[in-house]
Amino acid sequence: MTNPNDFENFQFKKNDTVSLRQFVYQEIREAIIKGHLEPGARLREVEISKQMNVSRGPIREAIRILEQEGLVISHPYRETVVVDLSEEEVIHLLVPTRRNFELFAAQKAVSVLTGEDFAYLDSIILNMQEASNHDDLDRLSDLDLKFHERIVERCVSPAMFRIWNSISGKLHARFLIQGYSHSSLQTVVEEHREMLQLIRSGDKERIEQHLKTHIK
Amino acid sequence: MTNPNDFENFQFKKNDTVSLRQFVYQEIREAIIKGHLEPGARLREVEISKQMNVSRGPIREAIRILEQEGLVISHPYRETVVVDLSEEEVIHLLVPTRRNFELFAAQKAVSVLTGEDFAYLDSIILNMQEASNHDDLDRLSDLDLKFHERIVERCVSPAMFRIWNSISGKLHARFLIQGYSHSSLQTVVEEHREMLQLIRSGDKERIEQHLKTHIK
DNA sequence: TCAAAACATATTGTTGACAATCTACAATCG
DNA sequence: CGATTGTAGATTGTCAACAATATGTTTTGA
Repeated sequence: MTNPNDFENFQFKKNDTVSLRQFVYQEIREAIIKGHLEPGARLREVEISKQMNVSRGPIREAIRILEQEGLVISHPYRETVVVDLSEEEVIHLLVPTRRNFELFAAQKAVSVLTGEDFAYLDSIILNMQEASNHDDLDRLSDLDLKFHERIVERCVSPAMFRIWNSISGKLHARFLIQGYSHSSLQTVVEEHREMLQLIRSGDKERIEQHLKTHIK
Repeated sequence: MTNPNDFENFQFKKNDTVSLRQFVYQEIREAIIKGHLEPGARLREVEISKQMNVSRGPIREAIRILEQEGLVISHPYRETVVVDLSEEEVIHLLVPTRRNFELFAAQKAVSVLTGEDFAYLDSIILNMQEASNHDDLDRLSDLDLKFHERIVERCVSPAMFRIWNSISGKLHARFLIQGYSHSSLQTVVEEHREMLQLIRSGDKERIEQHLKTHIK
């Protein structure tokens, strides 16, 4: 910083402060998805209000989002609790639906992903490899989510992204609680590596095939 | 009502008064789905507040639900508008996803629907026939929605029902604006009649076939 | 004793006032 | 002029007080 010209390039940090309801929503959602709030756990507005030092307004708005997202259910004038999903619905509804989205997104990805996107996805795969080496299931699961999140977010409208998010969130919560049934973590890493390779190659046919065989 | 015994059977109407946010949510949603609010239309909280004579609190909560549902999009401190969906997403995402749900629901329906449900569905089909005879597209479309709504609601968890609702709502809005592309309204009625018949018969194989051929 | 009514408490639902932010436009300064 | 800075109005975000409702407990009365 001795050269005065360096000041030309100086930039202030972008203000990432979001609305309180966004903050509250993210906090509660993460707690549910990471299993800190288990199915059946009760959410009390005033309790959250005190803990987060936020009035009930934003908290109620966040709860409405979570409810529509299907992570939480409210009983009027009584209580709101974290939902529990049936095995059957997870397998026969959530999984196929999620695959629809990822198939659609992966095919679009061929023409919409930029170099920046690929760099990001590459770095995720590197991290996945490391997580796999350390048998770090939590981290691998988190990276898996981020990988698909990036692709879907870039290839789909905000409205559709919300739906994908609500589906993948529920699946994520489920698998973290139950534990992966994968034969090996290494397989997960490999599958993602192949997927990304296929998108780069632009072969939409093989993308479809790949997604249909690796049902997870 | 001359016979005193008739009073034995008297029942007061169930209090359907729901929360204000529910009311506001339903009103806005219907306006969007029925095309009274077109894509791009702006939703102003104070304006709605005055029109409905409700404070902004419940209105904001309703908007959060609609946003998560994907019917509306909010730009912080700026505005919230009715969303517009791309043709591509409707065809390649919404339609297949909706079919997933209805396939799952129809198969479960075989073992969960009661006589009361069938009576309700029968009556819908009767009304559909009438709407078809009168070329009443709006009404037919409405009945179509109610038909599937009943089946899905009975066969799926509340959390999943919300997702189905958000998908079918968007499709409904879309088709009402664009107009049906069906060759004939009568076909729609017939397809629903057959579907119901198949559920009654309990033949899950043919249910799957039927849904896969009638893609609409 | 026991069923029904009254009450107490906890919690969610609603409201109106105030704060923060965005946009567009006017004022300022080179 | 042209670009930047200030200002005004509209709109959304947040808050704290109050209202309504559900549930469990106590009281009442036959």
